[in-house]
Amino acid sequence: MAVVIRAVRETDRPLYRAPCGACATCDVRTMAVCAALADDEVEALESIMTATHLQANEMLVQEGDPRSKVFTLTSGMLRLSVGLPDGRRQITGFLLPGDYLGLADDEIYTASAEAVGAAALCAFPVRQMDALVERFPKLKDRLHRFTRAALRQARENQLILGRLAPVEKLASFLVLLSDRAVEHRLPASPVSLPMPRADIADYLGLTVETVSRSFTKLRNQGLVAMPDPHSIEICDRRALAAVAGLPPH
Amino acid sequence: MAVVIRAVRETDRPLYRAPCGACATCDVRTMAVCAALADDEVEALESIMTATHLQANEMLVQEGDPRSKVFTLTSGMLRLSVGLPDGRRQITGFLLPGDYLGLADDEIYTASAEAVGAAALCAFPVRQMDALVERFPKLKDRLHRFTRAALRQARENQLILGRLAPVEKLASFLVLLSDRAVEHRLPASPVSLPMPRADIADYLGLTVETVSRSFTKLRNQGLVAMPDPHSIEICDRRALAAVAGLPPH
DNA sequence: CGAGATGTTGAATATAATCAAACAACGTGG
DNA sequence: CCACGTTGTTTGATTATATTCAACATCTCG
Repeated sequence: MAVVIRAVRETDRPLYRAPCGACATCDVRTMAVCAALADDEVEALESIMTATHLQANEMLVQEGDPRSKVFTLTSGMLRLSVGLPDGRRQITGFLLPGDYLGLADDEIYTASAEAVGAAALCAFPVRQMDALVERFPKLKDRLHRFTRAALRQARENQLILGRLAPVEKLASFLVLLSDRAVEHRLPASPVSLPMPRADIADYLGLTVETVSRSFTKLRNQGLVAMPDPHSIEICDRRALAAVAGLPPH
Repeated sequence: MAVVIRAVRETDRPLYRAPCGACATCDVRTMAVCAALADDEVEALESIMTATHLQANEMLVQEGDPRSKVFTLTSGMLRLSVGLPDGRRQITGFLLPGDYLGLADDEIYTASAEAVGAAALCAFPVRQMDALVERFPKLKDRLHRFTRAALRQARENQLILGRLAPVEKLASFLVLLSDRAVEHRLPASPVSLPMPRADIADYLGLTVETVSRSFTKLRNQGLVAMPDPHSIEICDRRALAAVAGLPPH
């Protein structure tokens, strides 16, 4: 009988545990904000966390809505975007597993977030998260560090949007994604592009046609190969970085 | 005699006091990061502070240099910029009195900062500043708040750079400067443009010629008047905001 | 298998960059 | 004080290039 009781408890817990198991065994445990906490401290985070799943193109938060929750993405990809009244859209960034959603905002979300494909994340009510942040200074420091990194990235993006030609923009995007893949212990090539061309266009300030033509140019120059539109092999990473106008790194 | 001694002390102090007098009487006391501290607490900040002055176009920090100091601008204007190897430049923002320089960076400066005209600022060694930030949690919180605001601004800039037409870019720039002037208790119009056209171009991702032509268009549409190139009267703020593709606010 | 969504390519058009020149403002030195 | 060169701004003509409009190809999925 005791065994049965234990089993019930086990099956109840998944409602409030991380998508890939408890935080302790989570894929992004070492890179997300929760890495600031020791294993016994994450339990506090876990206790206010709700695991959430999104379908492709499902909207998670909408620009202008009150900021009621913050999130850590555990799998999949999110696009962050801001829009104009006439429908024009700028994607300000793509979130990968381990990234935090809610760094920039105070009272209301200033950007929308949608899932590119299926995605999973941990949701935290802001009030309870704020309390935890006060309780664990390391957590606050790590959030601040993430915010600074996001600010540097946003400024880098200003350079890309304001001063790079279309092929240069695309090259810099591919190098960025490749570098991020490496941070996630994935191969630098081929790089996976789960988002449609329209998203890349709205991220780089171009039209879909120009994005497509820029891919073709990079392919014709032998810098990349495209087994399919959503998978890009980087043939010459150094030359690609040079096209992007970036130091070889 | 006592009078003479007091006079000597008075003339010695300026070496280590804020440009406009002690912190307690500083112009930006209420808006800069130091507003987080009570009057008796700012003394700690004052004690590690060095007043600095810059001439027009003098470089304060250079992209890539080790981040040894952080600053609060007390008068004048700074331009923040990032550059490409071939000389192309993107200005990521203009700093006004009360703004903090050093929000985004960790070990090294990721952007250069130069004075637009003559400028004055408070300089703080990072090591000592870090210690004060730990000592005064309110100071850390205010810095974090500033960083979040800078991130929101940088994302707004991505929209402007990626999706607005030249006249729209310029209109949004003028509205931004006007709003910031109001925050500084200055009139919303005329707005002062101390920077050259080349800076505006590098901020908006345009050429100087296109900036100039866009000014002419706004003038011909009766939205602004230009008594001289560095002073812009906003004739129809609502229409200007509409051109910028922004909500009327 | 067909229909819609997504991606690529082609031709045209619009538009910002480039090249060039005129003009104004300013400080310097004769 | 004025001529002069310098710098910054504006305007004009031309060119390069990304967008637009259009067609076609490819892929997905009922």
